[in-house]
Amino acid sequence: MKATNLYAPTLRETPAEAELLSHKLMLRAGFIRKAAGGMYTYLPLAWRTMKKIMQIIREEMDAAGGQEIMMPITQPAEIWQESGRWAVYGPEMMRLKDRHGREFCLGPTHEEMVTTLISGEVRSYKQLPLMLYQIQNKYRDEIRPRFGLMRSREFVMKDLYSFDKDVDGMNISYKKMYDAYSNIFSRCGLKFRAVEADNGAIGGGHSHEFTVLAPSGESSIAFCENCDYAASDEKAELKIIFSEKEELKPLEKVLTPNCHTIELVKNFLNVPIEKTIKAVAFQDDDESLILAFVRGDHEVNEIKILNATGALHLHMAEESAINSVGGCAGFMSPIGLKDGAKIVVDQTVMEMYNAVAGANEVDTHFINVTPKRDFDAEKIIVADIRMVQEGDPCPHCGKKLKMTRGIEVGQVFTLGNKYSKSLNATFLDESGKEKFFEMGCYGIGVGRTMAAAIEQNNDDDGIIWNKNIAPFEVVIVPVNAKENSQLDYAEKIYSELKNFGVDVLLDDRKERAGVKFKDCDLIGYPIRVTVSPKTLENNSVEIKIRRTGEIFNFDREICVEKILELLKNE
RNA sequence: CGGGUUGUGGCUCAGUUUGGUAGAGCACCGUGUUCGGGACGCGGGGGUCGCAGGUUCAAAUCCUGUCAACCCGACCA
Repeated sequence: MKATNLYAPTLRETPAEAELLSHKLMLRAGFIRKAAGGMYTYLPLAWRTMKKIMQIIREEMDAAGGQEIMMPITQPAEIWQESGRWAVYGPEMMRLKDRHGREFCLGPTHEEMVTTLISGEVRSYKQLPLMLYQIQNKYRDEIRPRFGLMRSREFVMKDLYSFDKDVDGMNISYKKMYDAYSNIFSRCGLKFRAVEADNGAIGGGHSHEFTVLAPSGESSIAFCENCDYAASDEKAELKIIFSEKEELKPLEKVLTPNCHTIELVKNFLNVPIEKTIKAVAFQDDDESLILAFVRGDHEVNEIKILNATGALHLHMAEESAINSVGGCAGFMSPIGLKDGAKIVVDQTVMEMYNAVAGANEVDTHFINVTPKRDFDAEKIIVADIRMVQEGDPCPHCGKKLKMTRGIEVGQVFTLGNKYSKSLNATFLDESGKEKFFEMGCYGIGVGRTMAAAIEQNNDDDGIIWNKNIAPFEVVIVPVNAKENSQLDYAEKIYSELKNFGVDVLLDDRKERAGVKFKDCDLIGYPIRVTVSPKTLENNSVEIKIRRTGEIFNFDREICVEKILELLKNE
């Protein structure tokens, strides 16, 4: 392709709307433009990269046994009502009505669609396993779209659904997808980790998130350098921390005026933070009260609370709800509360001795609290409900965990029969018995993968693409395209490279050299070939590697061969 | 939805405090010089100052309302 025929409006200055580096670079390099909050147009450069990512995904999905289909974006309400998610999904689902007043939604995901599709048509275990996938737009009316393509309301996603006759089969499909995902992100040139993840509201068995490592990432992961354990911060399991045993002292009430935070209590009573118990009050969707207790220096993990209590969504509790069970915000403990709240205590708290906790009265705390003695075991749920912290012991090998940030670009789930059951999708097994399909679902955010690649590979001058997903692998720049001799020389190299199947751009714009060089660096083509009066004179070309800045000069005769060779390493 | 910030040519922003004929740089068009790291000169086009009301002789500027975007929290590929 020739640059005079390429719509790539680069910007000298960064539009004020962008905060995240990848977002800024995509705007500046002429990859995307915003249409509305969380809605973007992919310009030719972005779309070329996305098509390459999608092609890699297709190849790996097909190799794993997937078959591509295309389902409607617009989905009837009925199937969502049948699965029960029409009510559950909430305002995040884009809903609309047709002219007859019938209700539809723009698909945020397609479990209902695909399950309904095969339900009744796939009747025999002999037709299984089956893996169907599609790559298309998804709609989620995010509360707050931000970071460009990282969190948008309309986004391109690959979603594959697996159907198996039993759990063993499902686990095999899961493993195939896990491996395919590893291949995909490796081929995209990304540094990533597959981390154990929580299944969230979707339910089911196990799950991994594929997380591209980047400090700007929104998700936090814990990993072990000693063994291969890695998990999202929400999922990371934690063992009990046993405090040193002490002689039990009698429970005692003390005044702690205005000490409504752990920090204030700790300083006022002059005790180490590890000897304090922190309370956090939540309410579920049905407004039922959930009180969580963790050690003062620990953070509450809301996902673990959901799992421990069976709650659906948590929000911070109203003070009135806290008061209704005899609690007092800022001074809470399980001791002496009225019935009416679910009380969840972190397992580590149960191993504390002579600690400080609220007394459920204003400006008052208990000292010498020993949960095993003082908490009513009948009324509390003891569980692992704390958030992992750097330095916590690895649940597999016990060595210290490290934390890092990342961008979640894909997730694999087993669903079990959650959807086949709710949508009544069955088949006959070997013994002629009717069974529900064992399902899995597997998503990849295509735009987010592109954004993550930029987030991970850039410098002060712009983007640095891996050749497998670069909009073009090679750019040829005649420094002065007004000189026909340079342009002719460049065109010859251009067609030779094209004949070798190289995805090459000829920057034939009649711009000054500096402008073109800046654009090349900004857009981030892996290899730049420069043609100038000097190279013409020597019958050579100059090659610059974007990632390293290395410059090579090759004779004209061997330059194509050399470019092919260099390209292999990018 | 709560908290914060901002809306002025395509982009970045000044002007708003103290009302008085709408500005700069970049980009764009023409032209000449220049030509390997975002050139320079000359000439030019382009803005109902987010929108709607109000106050005033007069509103980008003051008041009321409203919309949108961005940032911080709960969601997720």
